[in-house]
Amino acid sequence: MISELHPFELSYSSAVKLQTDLASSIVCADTPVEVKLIAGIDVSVGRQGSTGRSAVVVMSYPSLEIVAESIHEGTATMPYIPGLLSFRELPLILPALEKLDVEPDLFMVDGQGIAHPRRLGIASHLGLIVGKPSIGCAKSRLCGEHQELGPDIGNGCALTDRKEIIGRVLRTRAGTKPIFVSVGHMISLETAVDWVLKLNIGYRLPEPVRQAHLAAGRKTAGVYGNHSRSKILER
DNA sequence: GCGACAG
DNA sequence: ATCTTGTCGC
Repeated sequence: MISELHPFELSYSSAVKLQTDLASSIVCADTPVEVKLIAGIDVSVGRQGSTGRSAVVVMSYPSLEIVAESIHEGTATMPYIPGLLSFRELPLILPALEKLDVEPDLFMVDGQGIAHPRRLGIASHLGLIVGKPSIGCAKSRLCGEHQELGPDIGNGCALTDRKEIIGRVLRTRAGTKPIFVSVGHMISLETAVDWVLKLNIGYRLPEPVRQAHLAAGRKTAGVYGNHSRSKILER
């Protein structure tokens, strides 16, 4: 699934150059595909050490059942540098994708797609590597400007940068900050937004991404979260 | 030079 | 992102 890649441990200038290079290959239009399996991807990295955990959770559509899950724990080599997130997190994500026993039709990543200074956020970078449609679902803004948006679910407004519409600021839950949806690869912004809304089951993040977020943060494999476990130990 | 800055 | 318990609001 993942063939020859470029290195991820690069200097700031080399990484930036690579991004500009790769960005020219991004396809911002729909690719005819029947979507039956959707992957949500997220990474959590400890503050102290640099040990991190990536999680890929695959859900069926439209039944929205978890059909596969892959976790990978490793060390984050690169530091977090705004604009270079993919160089820090993809090395942790790719091993998890390799272990996956199913082939998702669509990837949703916790981070920006083309709503990025060089139009290559982590969702786009990942889409290029796997050669599949991808969507960026970020919880905050990296670049671009936007107006205020309505209070209801589905309300949104354009995210613009350098006279270009690079994404959509979308309200996915009342009374909560909106999320930033952008094209990752091989999909249109309209379709990306449609998917985010179709996968919204009442939480701020679309379900596959929310599940991946939970899986990446879960300290121990199993059904217990940190809350319920601590309660059990108190007894 | 100053402020902004995904996770 | 992470450090962290209870608590206020849709």
